[in-house]
Amino acid sequence: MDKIRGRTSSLFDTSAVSAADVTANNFFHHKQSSLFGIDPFRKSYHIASSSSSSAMADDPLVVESSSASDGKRLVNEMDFFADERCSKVHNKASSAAANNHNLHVKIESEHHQDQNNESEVDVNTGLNLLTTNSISSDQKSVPQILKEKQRVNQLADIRAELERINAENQRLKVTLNQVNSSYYALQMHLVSLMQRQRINPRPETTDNNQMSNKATTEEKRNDETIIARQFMDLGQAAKSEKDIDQVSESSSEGRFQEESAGGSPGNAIVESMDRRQQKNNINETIRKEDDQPGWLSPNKVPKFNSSRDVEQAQETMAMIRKARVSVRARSEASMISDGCQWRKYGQKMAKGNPCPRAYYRCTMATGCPVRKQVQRCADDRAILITTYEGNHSHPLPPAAMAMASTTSAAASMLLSGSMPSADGMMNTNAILPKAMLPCSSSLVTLSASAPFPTVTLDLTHTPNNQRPSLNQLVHGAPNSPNWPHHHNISSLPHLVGQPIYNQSKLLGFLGSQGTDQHHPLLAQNPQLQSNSMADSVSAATAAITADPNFTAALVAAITSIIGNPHRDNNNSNNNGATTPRNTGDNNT
DNA sequence: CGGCTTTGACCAGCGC
DNA sequence: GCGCTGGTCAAAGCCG
Repeated sequence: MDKIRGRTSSLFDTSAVSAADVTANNFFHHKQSSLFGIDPFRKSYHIASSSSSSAMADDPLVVESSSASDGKRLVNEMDFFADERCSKVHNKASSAAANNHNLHVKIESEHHQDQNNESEVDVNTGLNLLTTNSISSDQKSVPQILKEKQRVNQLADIRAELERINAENQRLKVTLNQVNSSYYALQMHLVSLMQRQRINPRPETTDNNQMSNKATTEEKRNDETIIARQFMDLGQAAKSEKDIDQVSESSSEGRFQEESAGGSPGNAIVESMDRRQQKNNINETIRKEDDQPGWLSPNKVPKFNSSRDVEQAQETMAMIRKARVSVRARSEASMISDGCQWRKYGQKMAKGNPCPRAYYRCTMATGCPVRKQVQRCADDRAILITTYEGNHSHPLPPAAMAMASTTSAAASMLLSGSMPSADGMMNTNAILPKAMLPCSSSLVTLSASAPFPTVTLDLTHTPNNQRPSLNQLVHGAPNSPNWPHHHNISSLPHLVGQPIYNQSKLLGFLGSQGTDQHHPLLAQNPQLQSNSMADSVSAATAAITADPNFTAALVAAITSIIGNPHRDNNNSNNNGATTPRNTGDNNT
C-alpha cells in the first residue's frame, strides 16, 4: 500500500503497479487512485514548491508564456490556467491564490510528464483546488462559489470514504487471515487424525477393553464428525469471507490468484505458533505419536477444544511449515523456472556432493518466508534438485501460482498418506490412485525420515526414458492422449499446490474413506461417496479434471517445473523482473 | 546507487 | 565438550 501511496509516477499510470502490489487491499487502493485520478494520500502535492521544477521550465508552454513580467511563478499560473476554466482568476496574484495555483500547476505538470507532453487542455485531475480563498468574491458569482465549495466537500467526502474503505479492508483482511488459519489448522488436524486412525488399527483385547475402546471409537468418530463439520463450515466461511471481500473483484483470475496466493493462509499465525513451539522438536513429536500403541488412549483422544488439540494443531502447523517439496529435473541452467523472484543468500558445500548447494529466498515480497535450495545431483550433474520450503505471503504471478502453497500441500500429502514405512520412504503408488498416475513408477516419493517431511518429484524419468516434451505439455489438451498421460505425475504436488479447495480434493483421495464422507467435494458429489476406493478415484478424477482451475494450474505447474527452453525475457509469466545478472536462468 | 552475488563467519542441532 | 554439518548472516564487491 505504501508503495502505491508513495509512488509518484503512478499518479495516472496504473501499469506501474507490480503484481506483488496487487493484493486485494493494494488493488483497491490502486483502483481508487486511478478512479479518481489522484492519490489521496500523496503528500507531495499538498503544497508544491513555489519554484518552478525543471520539468516546468522545460515545458514549451511555460517558455512560451515566460515573457510575462509578473515573475515566473505567476507566469506559470497564467500559462496553465489559460483555459476557460481559469481565465477568470489568473490575473489575481494574491499569495493564497499563488499557492493554490502552484498546487494545481504541480499536479498538471507531473501529469504532463506522464503523458508525454500531451496537451494540458486534456488534463483533468478531478481536483479543482481553487478555493474561495484564492478568488475575489467580486469576481466569482455565488453559484460558482457554491459549486466550488460543493466540489471541495465532495473531495473531502471521497477522502473520508476512502479512509473508511481502507479501514474496512484491513479489518476484513485480518478476519480472513484468522479464518484461513483456523481452517487450515483444522484441516491438518483432521488429516492427522485420519492418518492415525489408519495407521494404528485398534487392537482387540479384553471385553472390558472392547467396551472402553468402543466408547473411545464412538468419541473419536464424534470428534471427527465435529471436526469435519467445522472444517467444512470454516472452509465455506472462508469462502464467504472471500466472496464478500472480493465482491468488487469480478475477474476470476484475480480471484483465483487471491485464493491461491493465499497459499499461505495465516502465515503470521504460523509464525507466532512457530515462535511458541520453537523448542518443540518435530521429529520428537512424530516419534511420540508413533510410540502410542494401537488406538489412542482415552485421555489421548482428541478433544478439539482442549489445549492438547491446540497444541497438536500448532505442531501440525509447524510441521507443515517445515515440509518441503523437492523437484528433480534435468536442466543445464542453474535454476529452474518457477515464476518467482529469488535472491541468493548463501552457498555451501554439502557433504557427499561435490556440487555446491545454493540457498535462495523469495524476494517477491518483503518478509516472504519461502526459501529454496538448488543443487546438482552428485550422480548426474545434469539433474538439478530444487527444494522448496515455506508458503508465499503474497500474491503470485500465474506462472508461480502452481508453486504457491506447495509446501503445505506436501505436508498434506505426508499427513494424509500412510506414514513412512521402516525405511522412511515409500512409493507414492501406495497412496496415490492409479487413475492419477497412469505411468507412475517411483517418481514421487514421500519422506518423513528426513529432518523435514519432504515430497520428492523426480522429473528426470519419463516413459521410454524420454525427456518431457514441452509442446505436449503446453499444447496438449487435457483430454488428449498425450495429456497428461506422460506428465501428470510431474504435476502432482502442484495439483495439491492449488488453493486449499483443490488440496482438499486431493486429500479426498489420499485420506481415508472416513475422510471421504466428510469431504466437501465428496459431499457435493454423491457419486463420489462410493465405498470403493477405485470408484471414488475414478469419479473424483473426472470431477477434478473437469475443473478449469485445476487444468490451468496443472499446465502452469508443469511448465513451471520443466521450464520453457524457448522462454525469453518477454515471457509475461516472468513477471518482468529479470535482470541480466540473473545468469539467464529463468529464475524469475 | 540500488540490487544482487559472493563468501567467510557465525550459530544451532546432532552424534560421539 | 567437541567436531561435523546444515543453514543463515552480513560485509564486500560487482554490475547496470
